[in-house]
Order: sequence, then C-alpha cells, then structure tokens
Amino acid sequence: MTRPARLLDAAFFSRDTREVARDLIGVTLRHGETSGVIVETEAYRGDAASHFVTRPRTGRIMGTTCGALYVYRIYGMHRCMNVTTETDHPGAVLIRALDPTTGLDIIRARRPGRPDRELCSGPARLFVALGLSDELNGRPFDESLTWSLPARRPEIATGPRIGIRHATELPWRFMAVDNPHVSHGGSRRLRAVAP
DNA sequence: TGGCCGATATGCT
DNA sequence: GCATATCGGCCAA
Repeated sequence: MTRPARLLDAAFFSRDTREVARDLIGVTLRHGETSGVIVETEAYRGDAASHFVTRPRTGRIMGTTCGALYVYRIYGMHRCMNVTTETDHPGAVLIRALDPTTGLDIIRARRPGRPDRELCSGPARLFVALGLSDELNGRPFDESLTWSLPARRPEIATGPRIGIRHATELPWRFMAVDNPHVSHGGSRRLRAVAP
C-alpha cells in the first residue's frame, strides 16, 4: 500500500519558468498505461531562442496561457511537448527526457529496436514512447496526463540549452545528475544547482 | 507563393 | 563526428 501521490496543480506552473523547469525534475509523468520520471527539462521564457520569438504565431501560446500543453513539430517528422508557464510573462518548459518506469513493454513496442537507455532520452523520443499526439496542443496540462511529485527531489545540474543558436549563454537546461536517460551525455561536465 | 530553416533522431564514416 | 531525412511555420517578395 503506497500513499497517494501528490499531484501538480495549476499554481505549480504559474511560477517563474526556471523554477518550474527545475521542480519538474523528479516528477512522474503518466499517459495511459505508460509513465516515466522526468530527468531533463529546458526553460524558454521569451528569450531569443524561444518560440515566442522565433515562431510568433504558434509560440504565442507561451504568452497567452499558463498550464497548457504546447506541442510543436520540427524537422518534418518530430514532435516535442512543453507546458506553458507564468500568467504575466511568456514561458514554457520543454520536457526533454524521462526515465521510463511503467508500461515498459508498451514503450518498447512503440520504439522497436531501441536499447532501454534510448527509449525516452530526447524530447521527440519520449513523445513517441508515451504515445502522445498533436491533439494535445493547447489542452490543459492535467486533462490527459498525470503529474505526480516525488518523495524527494533528485540532485539537479544545469547547463546551456540544446540545439539552439541564440541565447546559448543562459543555463536554462535542468537535469538529474548521473541519470543515464538524460540526452546528449547527461550532466557529467555540468555544475550542480543549489538544492 | 517560393524558399529558408529548425528547442531532432538516426545511421554511417 | 557528420550527413540527411522531411515538412510546417514564417517571411520576403
């Protein structure tokens, strides 16, 4: 008998985007029969790399909502998922990697031929692994997904965001230290953030 | 309306 | 480490 998990509420996402991104590390994200622990996130906040600037039409949702899912497409075939943040400032957190926990058989079937370490280690990978869809775009964060807080927050490292050309100096990537499911080599060379 | 580019993943050298 | 698949979003024209 495990005690009931504490679920995230709307107020969780209304805070500063960087705090939200940090505090999402360790949170269990469930969709249907599959779930995983979030081990990597990035904060976007109206900076030069954010879709609020680079995709002013579709990225507008970052400035007009809080606690909404923002699904975007990139490089033709890939999808990634964010949650929008802050009521009075543009913001969104990109979910970049999960440590898969339940429904592993389903997840492996969705990502055939991949070693377990690569099932959810990237934003487009976890999108497929959890069976997410474009239909989620604009929907409330808790309509189809369940977000539950961990008993203890894991040790967290920060570093520059991945795959961007602008605002590369901002250390707005957050990841669980030494977790093998973090993308791009994880946290080995990055500094830990204060607890 | 044409053309450029991207918050990526994967396979090959 | 590097090339490339593949197409929506965006803007210049």
